[in-house]
Order: sequence, then C-alpha cells, then structure tokens
Amino acid sequence: MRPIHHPNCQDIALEGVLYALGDPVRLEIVQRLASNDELSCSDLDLGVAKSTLSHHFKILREAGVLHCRKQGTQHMNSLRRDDLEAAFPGLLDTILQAARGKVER
Amino acid sequence: MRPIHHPNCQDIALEGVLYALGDPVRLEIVQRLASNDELSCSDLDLGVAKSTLSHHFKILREAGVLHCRKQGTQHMNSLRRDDLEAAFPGLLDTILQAARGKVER
DNA sequence: TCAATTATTCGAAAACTTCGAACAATCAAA
DNA sequence: TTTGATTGTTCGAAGTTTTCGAATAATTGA
Repeated sequence: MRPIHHPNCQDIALEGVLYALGDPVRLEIVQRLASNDELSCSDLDLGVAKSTLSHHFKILREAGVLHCRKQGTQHMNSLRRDDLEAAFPGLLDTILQAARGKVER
Repeated sequence: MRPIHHPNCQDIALEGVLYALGDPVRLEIVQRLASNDELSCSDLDLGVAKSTLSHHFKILREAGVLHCRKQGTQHMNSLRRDDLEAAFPGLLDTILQAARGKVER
C-alpha cells in the first residue's frame, strides 16, 4: 500500500475544494465530519459501493479537504479545518452553514 | 432555439452551485462577472472551444449561478447575486474573496 | 435576400465515475 | 505462526461527462 498523499497548505486549490464538495456523497461526508472529529470509511453508509467511497475519500484528501491517518486496518479521516481556514477564510464554515440550512428548514 | 431554462430560487442546490464553480473555466467566468454586470460569451477568451464555453455557461445557468438574457444575436449573462445570497448567505462573496486572494498574493 | 455575427447542437474521442471482484494490510485468536 | 475477520485499495468493464470541430440556427444590417 502506497503512502497516503496530502497536499501542503499552500497547494490547496480553490477549484479543487469546490469540485470536491460539489458532489452529494462527498458533501455529506464533509458534513458528517463537521460534527465528528474523526470517521473511518466504515462509519459511513451512504448507499454507494465501498470502492466508490474509497474514490470519494481520495478526491477529498487530494483536494486538501481532509486528512487521513492509518490506525490498524482503519483509516481515520478528519477535516483540515485550520488549513482550509488559512487558505480560504470563512469558506468551509459558509458552505457548512449553507448545507445545514438545506436540511433544517 | 429552445427557451433558456433557469431554476427558481428555491431550486438552486448547493451541490449544483459548488459543482458549477469547481471548474477553472467556470470559476474564471464567475470572477469576471463579479466585476462586469453583463458579459456575452464572445467577451471572454478563455482558451477553450466556443462549443465548450457554451457548455460551461449552460452548467452555470442550470445551477442557478447566472442569468442569461438574449439581446440580438448575443446572450448577455449576469450573476444571480441576490438569488444566491437568499439561498446561501455569504457563499458567493466568500468564494469570490477566496478566488481573489489566489491572484493578488 | 445575403452575408456577418453569435451561440447551440451534433457526433466522435478522451477522461472520469461507478460497480463488483480481486487483492493487500493489519490485528486477534487459536 | 497460521488462520480468519476487518478495513480499504486497486483493477477492469460499463456508463456518463467533457471536449473539440463541424454543422446548424437565430438575429441583425447591408
């Protein structure tokens, strides 16, 4: 298994982040991570094949949205809140707020 | 030529907006529209085929990001600022701010 | 009516997404 | 230490989307 790649803070691209979040499954993942410090793939049941879920996590990781840490057989994922805030102030919060509004109304 | 379709305010979906903006060409279009009230396709030279540009405008239109108005042979496009603000407060401004930061630095 | 301008539609090629099956890595129990 | 269970990734095929250039459509002005 190859080492997991994460972009540096300064390499996080806005298009990449928006693209990553512009998918219902990935946006849902990010929303769940907003209220759970860490989640593994197996914590989520989003109605897609696990290979597809793996792909979605890869997109999010390579966009710089989340960080992945191996722990045994699990991969623990967490939001890169601080890095995103540094790169694009207010962006994540605004998007999470927008996503939240969608449901609560 | 079929009539141009625009979604209603309440039908603007967050994923759709993020997806639309998660492409370099489309993000560039939106940035230009942020400083120009109206632009036609021919006002832009973004290094893609005009059929591709037409496709990008369609994505942006159907996501509810911009409005298109026919004027003669031209199609004048403008940002749906108010509708976006109503649907997702602060989102467009935050994204434009993030996009702006990218260049000015 | 004819030509010029502007933009969309069409068809083909390339790129991406999704799935299930196969594979790899890790840990725990026997 | 081997076996089995758990967790994810990789692979190959099928379907979808993106991109391009060529053809088409709509509008205006000469």
